[in-house]
Amino acid sequence: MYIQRAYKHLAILEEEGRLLPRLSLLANNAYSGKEYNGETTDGQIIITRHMIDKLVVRSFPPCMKQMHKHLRVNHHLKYGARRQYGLFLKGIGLSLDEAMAMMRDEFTKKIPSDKFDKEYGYNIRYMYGKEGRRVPQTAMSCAGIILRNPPSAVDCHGCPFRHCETGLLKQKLASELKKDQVEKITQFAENNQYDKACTRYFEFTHHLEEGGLGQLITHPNQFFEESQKIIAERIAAKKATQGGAEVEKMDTQ
RNA sequence: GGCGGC
DNA sequence: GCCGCCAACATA
Ligand code: SF4
Repeated sequence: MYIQRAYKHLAILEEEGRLLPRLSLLANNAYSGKEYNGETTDGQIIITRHMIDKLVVRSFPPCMKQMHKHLRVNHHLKYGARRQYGLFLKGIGLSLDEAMAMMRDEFTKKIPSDKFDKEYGYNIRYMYGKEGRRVPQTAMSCAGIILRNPPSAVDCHGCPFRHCETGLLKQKLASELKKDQVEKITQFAENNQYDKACTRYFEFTHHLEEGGLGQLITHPNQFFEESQKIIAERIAAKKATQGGAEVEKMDTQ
């Protein structure tokens, strides 16, 4: 029964990791049809739009969680978010087709599909380098997100640590963190140390010690990559000890 | 969103 | 009203 328990935890963990399909099962030919212009690390697994909702929970930074939620709730994203979130998704490996489908599935709940591709199709293809100059766009860094194109009152893009009133920020963080953790983070935010605020957020949500990440978060995609790396490591550790007594004690959250 | 074309 | 084109930059 220890073993059974271990397998259950493992299953949950794997759902959060994107390395679900065995690498060995995906020969290089699995990538046919897709194009990688250097920014996508090799060896990574293809991400589909159906995996996003799971990945958001553990591996997306606050800014992206914000926009993803808005997308699911309002079935729409304003220009700024479409770009910031769209490029981030592209950065984590979501293909053009998947991104296009994901947005259409959602937007199309409020507008006719023909209006969708007339209104948003071009820009999405453009981000993937399929229009105009045909150069794939790269995601914005925290600095870029914080410095340029500030969100207006109705926008949902930007950086929560920088663009949310501390009241709202605390409220948002409260749903996934302890009170004292929320305080520490908002303290950094109020002190305009957004990178530290985000790094602490990462450490707390990944159950690391403060400073345990060993680096500052300066890019949303870095946040994602580091998160996936940790989850992968824990899956590996789990497999190595599964069946053993250690498994029971291990907190995989 | 901005710029541009009719 | 119809349409095209652009911006970015962590990173082992
Ligand atoms: S710090 Fe960078 S990653 Fe963290 S929320 Fe703000 S923008 Fe997103």
